[in-house]
Amino acid sequence: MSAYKSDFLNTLDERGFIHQLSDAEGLDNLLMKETVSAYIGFDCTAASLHAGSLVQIMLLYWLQQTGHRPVALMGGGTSMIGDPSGKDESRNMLTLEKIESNKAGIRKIFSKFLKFGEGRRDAVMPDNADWLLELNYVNFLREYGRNFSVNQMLARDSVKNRLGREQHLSFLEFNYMIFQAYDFVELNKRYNCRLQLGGSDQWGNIVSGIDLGRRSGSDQLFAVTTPLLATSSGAKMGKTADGAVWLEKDMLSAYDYWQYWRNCEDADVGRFLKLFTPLPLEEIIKLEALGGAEVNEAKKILATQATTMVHGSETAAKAAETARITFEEKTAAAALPSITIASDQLKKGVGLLKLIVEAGFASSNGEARRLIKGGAIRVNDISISDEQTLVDESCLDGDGIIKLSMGKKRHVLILQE
RNA sequence: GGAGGGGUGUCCGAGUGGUUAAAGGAGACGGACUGUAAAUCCGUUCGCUUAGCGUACGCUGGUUCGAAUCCAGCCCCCUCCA
Repeated sequence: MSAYKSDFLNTLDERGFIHQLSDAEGLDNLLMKETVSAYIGFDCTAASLHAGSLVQIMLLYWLQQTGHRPVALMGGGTSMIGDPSGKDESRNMLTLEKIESNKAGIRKIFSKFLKFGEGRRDAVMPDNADWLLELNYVNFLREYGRNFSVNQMLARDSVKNRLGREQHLSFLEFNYMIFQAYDFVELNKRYNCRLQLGGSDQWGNIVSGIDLGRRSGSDQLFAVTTPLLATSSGAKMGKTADGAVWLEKDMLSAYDYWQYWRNCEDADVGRFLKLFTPLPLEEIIKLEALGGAEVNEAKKILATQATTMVHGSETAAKAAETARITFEEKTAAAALPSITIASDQLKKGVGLLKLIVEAGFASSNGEARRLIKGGAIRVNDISISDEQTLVDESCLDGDGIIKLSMGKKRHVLILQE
């Protein structure tokens, strides 16, 4: 019944990870025969990864789970050039220290999903700066340059589209595929890497690497790409109003992370359970079958499981409980985010506008005013329409807490200092 | 170096002397409806001490009662040619 022989490809296939793959049969055989090292390249321009990278992370997770070795390649070398596709924003060249600290942050995330170490199947995290930075242009051209066919490079979709629309394409960008191809070959040499995984937009670059490998005498290399992920209504994964859905709790609280998954669209639940949780397929199929309001149960499981992957089961359970108290009992859960106000200030009364800004609901008083006008703001669940309102001690409830809410979903507790 | 096109709010994009804090769209947020969903409808979307004030259409100066809009210089981006 299974399409493949190897656990890895079967898992990927069943869970909807596969978009394209090169030489499926050859790869399948290789995976059956030996422990395969496979890599994915990650940018290290930020101190953490966000939900947009989660598919790739899960790919490495399953790779290791099915008995192979993940190689998480840091794009330290390419980060130093900066992303050329970013419009007219100045390319902020990252300092070496910044890149190093970013790498440390990213490694922390990876270590939640992967086991690092020296063993045969233990993950490694090399940095392409190690070989890209010391490249000598002439030597590189002599050794590898002749293996690149400009004709083929021009035929790649990414290039063809740009040229076809008469858009500018800098030499720097043109070289990205060369670097990425070279990375693959280099990783093959250094780590015996045979497989590159990536998003479907990476297909061209990956295939370039396979070509270069063949021409320069590497082992046969393979490619697997994942479908480009969006929500059912077409939004990009991992982005919300407040920015990216970070996988680091200092950048996005576990509660908010849980909420992100809890609030996914109905149509996405099954797909997301398969992609982002390790739950067995049979269980997912059962959850998928839930209809109507019952999908909410599936969403809760998705949220808790996905949060567990990143923040651990205890933290995830706490986030789930906080959500339950807040939304199902509609009371103030102690674990909600909070701010503190000095008690003498509270005695005098604090302007509501200020509190709204302080709670992070608005970035300016003007925005806070608009929220009040729109009826979004509640203090202790009582809707407030007067922007001059002062919040003082009389608002404290029995536990000495004031609950400030914006909209139906966002709550912050105000505590007395 | 030459010729041409362009730089407007979070993004796309209209506006070519005054009723322009700047059409329209997207996105986002809020409200209604629901199930903490989607779709739909309504509202909001520079800041402030908000019947007002301040700042804002690449930068700097100028013309004018009045400039995103006209003029000069500069910077940047793109296309074609050398």
